[in-house]
Amino acid sequence: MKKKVVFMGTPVFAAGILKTLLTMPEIEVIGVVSQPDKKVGRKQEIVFSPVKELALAQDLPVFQPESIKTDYQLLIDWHPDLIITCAYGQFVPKEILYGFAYPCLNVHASLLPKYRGGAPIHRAIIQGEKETGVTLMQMIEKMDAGAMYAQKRVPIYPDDTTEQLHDRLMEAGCQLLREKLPAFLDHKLDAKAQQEELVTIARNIRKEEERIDCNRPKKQVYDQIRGLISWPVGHILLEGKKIKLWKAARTDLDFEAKSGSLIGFQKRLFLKCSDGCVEILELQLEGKSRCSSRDFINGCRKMIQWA
RNA sequence: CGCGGGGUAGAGCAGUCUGGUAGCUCGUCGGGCUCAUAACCCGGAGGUCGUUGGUUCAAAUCCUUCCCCCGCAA
Repeated sequence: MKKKVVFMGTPVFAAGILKTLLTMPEIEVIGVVSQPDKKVGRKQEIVFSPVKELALAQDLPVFQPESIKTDYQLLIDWHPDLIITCAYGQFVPKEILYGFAYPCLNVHASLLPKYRGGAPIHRAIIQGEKETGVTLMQMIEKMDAGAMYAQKRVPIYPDDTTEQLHDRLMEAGCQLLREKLPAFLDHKLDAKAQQEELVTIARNIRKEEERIDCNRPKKQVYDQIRGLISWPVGHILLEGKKIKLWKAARTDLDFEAKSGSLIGFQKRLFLKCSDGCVEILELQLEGKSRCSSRDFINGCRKMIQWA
């Protein structure tokens, strides 16, 4: 008999997980909970979360409480056998965490107990990690602190962006569910407590962290740049103007210049750091569209130093 | 009416304040130089200056209508 599942999630990552759940014969997704619709952009257009979009396409009922903390009766009335969550975005009350036949199952994009929190993928790259992964775990009241059922390791390549790693982690999360969910439903998965002394927190990226600090070594600068691609995108400040850095590359070339300056050399563009340079391939001046370094050199040559 | 920047040749920009010959860096095409080139030299093509109406002898430039793009804030 299929287990009845309510899925709670919001962003693209969660939608990927939901998509996999929909294909699994052991379960039936009977409802979806997602964050309320948001007004977004200059025109304040209403945007549905990726999870809601998918749910609507599948004709699944969608519940979007402003605050699940108090507004959860509808979910209980659905009478699920278990809840599966992934990047939902709100703290879930005890009544839901412990109210059903199974523990609340969560998919988290890190090798817990490292990188608990809202930005585990960004943080792993920015910290220069060579490996991360996904964890299947019990959701409890404390953020990402529940006991773990299973993990899958995923390598981080030297030039990975958050966008690329995100997609691989999402796929790994789906594989992990396909491999382990049946055993979980049969109560054959052991839960292993997280080692508290190894816990690190991956809090959301703050505004000021989007400014690239060029006074640091090029390795760290590069990690920060790629860790912010393709959202929220890092930037430098030049002549009082924000310049977003959309695509960069490692380089051994170096030039005499002040940290943070843009250097033009043979139709290529470089960002000076404390111990060398990072090559810039695509960038965007505030108020302008994103463009290649070639276009930037052609148009904005006054902002560039020549080597 | 949230704040701000912008729409000029295939690309990225300057020129607009102070109205008067369409400019820069690239690309492209042709030619030259070189062992060679993301190098250099010579030459050419390519633009209703986003759109509507107005002011003027004259509008990319001043006033006006609408459309579109982008940054910030949410």
